[in-house]
Amino acid sequence: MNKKKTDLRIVRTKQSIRKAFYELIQEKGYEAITIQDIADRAMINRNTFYLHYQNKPDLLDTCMDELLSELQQTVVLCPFHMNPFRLSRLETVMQAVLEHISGSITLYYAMLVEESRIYPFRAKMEAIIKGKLDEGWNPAQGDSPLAVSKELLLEYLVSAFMGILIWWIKNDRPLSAAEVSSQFSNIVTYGHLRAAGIAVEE
Amino acid sequence: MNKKKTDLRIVRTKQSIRKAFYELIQEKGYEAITIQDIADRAMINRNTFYLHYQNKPDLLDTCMDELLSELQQTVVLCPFHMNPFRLSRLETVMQAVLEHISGSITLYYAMLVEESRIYPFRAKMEAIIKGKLDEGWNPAQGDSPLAVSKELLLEYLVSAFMGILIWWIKNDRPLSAAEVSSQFSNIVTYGHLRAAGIAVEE
DNA sequence: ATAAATAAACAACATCGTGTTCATTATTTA
DNA sequence: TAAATAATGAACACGATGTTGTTTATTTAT
Repeated sequence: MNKKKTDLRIVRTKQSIRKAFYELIQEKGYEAITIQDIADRAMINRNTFYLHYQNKPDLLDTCMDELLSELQQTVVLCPFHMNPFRLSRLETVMQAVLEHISGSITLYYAMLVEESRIYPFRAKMEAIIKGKLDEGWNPAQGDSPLAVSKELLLEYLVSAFMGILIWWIKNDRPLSAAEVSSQFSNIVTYGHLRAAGIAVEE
Repeated sequence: MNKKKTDLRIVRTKQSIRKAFYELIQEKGYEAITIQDIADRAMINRNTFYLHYQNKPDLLDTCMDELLSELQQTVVLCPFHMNPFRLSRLETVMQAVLEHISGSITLYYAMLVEESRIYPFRAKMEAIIKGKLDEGWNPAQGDSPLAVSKELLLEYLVSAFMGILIWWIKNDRPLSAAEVSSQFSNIVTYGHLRAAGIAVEE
């Protein structure tokens, strides 16, 4: 029952390090940041940095986890029971994600667009989305001539999902979250031809 | 009409640098490579490297362009006139790409999977695919209720395309190029529900 | 074949960022 | 108020980068 009393100094220092780091990522990109940059911005000694993080990648990992756990929360809260492959459900998730991202848009921009050297971030996001889409999966009943593997389909959906998302960020959100989500759903569900308004012969 | 006689030494040196670089990328990943590594492997003086390339990113750029111009060739040769959104055409392109990649699979693996810090590569590949898909585009006639923006649809297709492609590489090509391409086409064209064998109500 | 041109090698150097060590100072907790 | 410990500051070794000369080897042109 001993509440771990973390030294206030530690909390303060860690906070200012992360704050500085987030700012710098958005300003100059991850690669260009030096530990000294972070120390300067956080107004601490460079040495102090090493008291709390192993190195730059370590800090990045921690920050990514922090950021993504918020996204995870957002996604978890989405109503998405039963069959997740129905139109409205997919649409709901995408919309929730897009709106959440809007809250930290420049940071997500830096993480996903500008500096995609920050590879693990995209991968981790995909894992989150994938986990959601995987809920309540129902395999094809019987053998449809078109039946595809579950893995491939999941990958397909997640990739398209992330692609649209990044496109949306990159282009400064040209459509509303609702519009994007709706169009995405339409293509996914009805196929690209019908979605584009082209008649499709059976 | 003066054939530029490039000094043989230059050709030799450049070749061995690139060869060394390709090998090292596959062995330890781009980030971990030092100029000295390249010089050692290419059996040249470290200084000589700087006689031909500015720095590591410069070398990477050159090599990427080299590699991607081959891909470009492959894609250009694909029969893909008229409306590119018909099933078989899309399938054809994907299959051609997958087969081409198979020829340098470990290198593509390093470029796209292992070390996705090499961001521009994926982006450039996407641009190539996108360019191909963009050929002979016909916008929706009339206003279908589902009509989506061309840009969004292109982004959707390219993202799903690249996602499947990377998935395929990452998982050590679990299906044949033909099977993957066919399944991809089915999902794209008929929507994920019907492709997965789930009845879709209109 | 030989001389001029130039690529490559070799050594040296300044620069920068990293990560560590250690003694000292400041702050917090008990 | 004392003990614990976080933060500072200086110093250091290390490794990689990119540059500058000088010397050697190879190639091209005469």
